[in-house]
Amino acid sequence: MAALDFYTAAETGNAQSSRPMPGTPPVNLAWRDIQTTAQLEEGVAQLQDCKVLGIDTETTGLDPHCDRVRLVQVASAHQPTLVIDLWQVEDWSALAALLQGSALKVGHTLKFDWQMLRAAGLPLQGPYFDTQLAYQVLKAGIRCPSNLRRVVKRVLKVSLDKSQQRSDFSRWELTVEQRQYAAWDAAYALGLRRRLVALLKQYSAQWGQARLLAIAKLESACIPATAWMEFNGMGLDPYRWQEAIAKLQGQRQQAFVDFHQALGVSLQQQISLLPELSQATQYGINLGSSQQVKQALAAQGLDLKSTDQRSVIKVVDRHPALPPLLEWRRVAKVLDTMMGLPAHRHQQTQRLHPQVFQMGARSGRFSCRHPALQTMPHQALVRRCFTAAPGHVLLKADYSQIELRIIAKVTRDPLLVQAYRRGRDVHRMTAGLLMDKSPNAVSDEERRLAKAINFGLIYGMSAIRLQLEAQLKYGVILSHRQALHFHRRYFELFEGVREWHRRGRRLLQGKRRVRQTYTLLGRVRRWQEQPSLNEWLNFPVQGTNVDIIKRALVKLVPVLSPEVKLLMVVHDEIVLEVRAELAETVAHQLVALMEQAAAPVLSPIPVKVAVQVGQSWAGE
DNA sequence: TCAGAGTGCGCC
DNA sequence: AAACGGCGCACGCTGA
Repeated sequence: MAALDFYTAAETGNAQSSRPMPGTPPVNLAWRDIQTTAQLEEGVAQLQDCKVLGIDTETTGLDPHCDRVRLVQVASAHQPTLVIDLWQVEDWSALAALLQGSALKVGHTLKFDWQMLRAAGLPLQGPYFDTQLAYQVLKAGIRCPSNLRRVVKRVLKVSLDKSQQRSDFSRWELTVEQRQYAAWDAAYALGLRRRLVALLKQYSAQWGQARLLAIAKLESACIPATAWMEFNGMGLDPYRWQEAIAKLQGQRQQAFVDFHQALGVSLQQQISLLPELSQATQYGINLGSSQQVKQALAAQGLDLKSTDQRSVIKVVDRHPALPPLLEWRRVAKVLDTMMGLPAHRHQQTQRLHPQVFQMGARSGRFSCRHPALQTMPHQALVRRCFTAAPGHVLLKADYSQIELRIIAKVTRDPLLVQAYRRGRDVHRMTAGLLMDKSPNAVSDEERRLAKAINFGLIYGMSAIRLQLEAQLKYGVILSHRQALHFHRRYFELFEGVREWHRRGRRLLQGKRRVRQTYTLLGRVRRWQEQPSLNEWLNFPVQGTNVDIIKRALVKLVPVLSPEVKLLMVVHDEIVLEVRAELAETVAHQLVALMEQAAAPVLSPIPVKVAVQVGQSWAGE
């Protein structure tokens, strides 16, 4: 195949669709094939002074543990994009040096290229600018597709041909179309960055509290953290898993039997008593079917609108079958979650490698799936199945009550601010104030109740929901009157929180439509329709938590290595796996950097980080 | 048979 | 029907 040099848009007949929008610098679509070491060295030499490089890769698949990089594309403002065929070029050292250089690396979904290049022995060095993350920061929680083509279309008003996207990059002879497609992706990332930076600045200038460019940079700096998390994965101990399954199955079976006994029907009588139910009833009522449960309870004179926890718990004393029902649901949920795990074990690493989305939630939080490690049940039986590799320990550090601290900062509530500045136990203090007793005299149950109150009422929870929540999550029984009393008293006492709610209510009821809110660092959440009060209250807090933990991750990046592995981020918690002899050092480092990340944001509210070390995620 | 909305619930 | 926000997952069920 002849070497193809300096293709331009005009020459390939695609000039019309790639015309840039007015006011945008044109995207440099020239490109050249790099097939030999000499060509690579010459091409790289011409990029030496470039401060900004567009980076993209084409690979044989999506799994950095199995698949291989075929092409590396490096775009720049004034040189043709290099389309480097790693299967042809023998000596990659010039490329390695370029990727290790200090130029800004621009790409769309750089997390993926970071992983593939690292696995290929060509690690990327920052700083980074990820055009997908930047676009998501700009969209600020308005959901829309963010793949390269859609973003190019939306931001640059250019239609890219996507026919080559899934073509086979593992065959020996690549077509011109494949290589041009590859080149243009890197080139368009550069074009996108220019336009996105302008848009991010423009938005921030228009809305005083927005700092979107800074947030986009923060997100981009987190890329190695996210990439490492997916790459490292989490260990699952098959024996402990088996033990847990057996135990949970026993518990579920017991609850099943208890439920049917409480209904007063033996399992053999089912068919005649409930003939209208499906044939599955010969094994009893399927407690996983809300329909069947509802019918069975109705047959006993208990009519429920819904059979979810909150509805059931309201009437839990009315029938002895209800506690076993709740127990069955609890255990079955955990069991289902656990049963799904082995399917996600990676063939080569034998570990769980969830997909991690850095801006997965509208608030900017991480989301994670396949499996959803962020939602693993907290009980030790489950968490102890997630274990460190031999000779290693798991290190888990979380911010103590960070959302309440953010609220103290945001609302300037005198009681909250004072309590935190004096290092008091805020839940204990709340309990004391609400129940007119000294903090020392507060019982465990009263403190748990105060916790429910602090976490619920602050975001606008109603008294009736507080009553349910206190029982459901904190095991505290509350009368309706008591719930109303605490609700009223809480807002009498915490005047800063009260004013915060009042301000929100006024703003949302005012003439001007409120469509967005801001975090302390200028992250934005937008809404199509005006948000509810609760949404308006929640985002600045949840979002500031995101700002803080991502600042911590940026500080953590230089610490990460094959010996210090980032495994998971669970909103206010960071989980590492480290060689046992490094545990103490790294634990101190981690706590220090988490504190440093939060302190300037929360000041004058102090920060507290708790760290645990153990063989498993249960911390034991 | 299969996609998809609905129900219910795990985490922070 | 919904009564605090943000997620993902597994299930039973429905309707084409």
